[in-house]
Amino acid sequence: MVREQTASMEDYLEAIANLREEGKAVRVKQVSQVLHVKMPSVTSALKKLSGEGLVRHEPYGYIELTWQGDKAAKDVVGRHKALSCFFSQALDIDPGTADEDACKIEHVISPLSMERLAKFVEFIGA
Amino acid sequence: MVREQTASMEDYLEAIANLREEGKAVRVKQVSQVLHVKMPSVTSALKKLSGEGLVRHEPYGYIELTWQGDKAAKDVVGRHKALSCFFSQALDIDPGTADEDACKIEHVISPLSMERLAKFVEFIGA
DNA sequence: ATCTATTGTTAGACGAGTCTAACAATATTC
DNA sequence: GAATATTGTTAGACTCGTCTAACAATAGAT
Repeated sequence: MVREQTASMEDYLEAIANLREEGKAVRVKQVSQVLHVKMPSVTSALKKLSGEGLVRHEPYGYIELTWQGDKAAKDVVGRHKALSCFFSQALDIDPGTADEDACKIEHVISPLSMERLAKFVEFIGA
Repeated sequence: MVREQTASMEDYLEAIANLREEGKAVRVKQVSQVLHVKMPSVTSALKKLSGEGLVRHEPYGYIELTWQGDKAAKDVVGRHKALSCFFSQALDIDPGTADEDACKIEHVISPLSMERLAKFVEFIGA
């Protein structure tokens, strides 16, 4: 059961997944830097995501995604990558802007359009 | 161009412009129906937009866009149309979903990506 | 081992945008 | 033209996500 998340919460999940992927320590501070928010915002988000069973976080400890959280995060990351690819490759947008657009649009695009766009990217990318 | 309005306020401007375009009476009630919000939300938004010189609205009267408001609204509507076209024509998405996606993405896409996408639509549409 | 710097948490304020409830103005009907 | 229905406004509560300020825990340095 993939619970629907707000744009902000998806951003937190994505940031945690990315930090983990890059082998960096996943801590409140790192997340706050990645998302350009203050640490209390992260603590607050973690509390919410913990309560929903998406994140594991002992106070003052490392941050981990649960199986559910990981699933949700992978979904967001997948959308992000496809969108980023679309903008940079199909529309020849610079990587920075492509990433910014992906970051915004990943939270609002419909599953159907996302799927079609991903196929489109795959098509032109191959 | 700097996006100076929030997504919500852009929605109000767009709704007003569209109602006007369709020759319908532009009143609080109509706007509330189009945007699926309650009337007090519209009143509140109008107060804000009036204060910024984008809208003219006498209490209990019709709603009009100022020159500035019209300019801003046309910009949003233009984005919406291009995006909607892209989804329906380029990705073969049904009109309803294409419209929904356009409605969301129009508020967050970068000017650069918007421009490229519009050109793309123009290219495949012509 | 203590002292300091860093990191993390709690508490509470704030802005944006929504809502409900109550009230006021306008329109409609008889 | 009075009664009623509709539309619009005001006031105030609520959610969400952010922030600052103050405090607490942990890590690092000496």
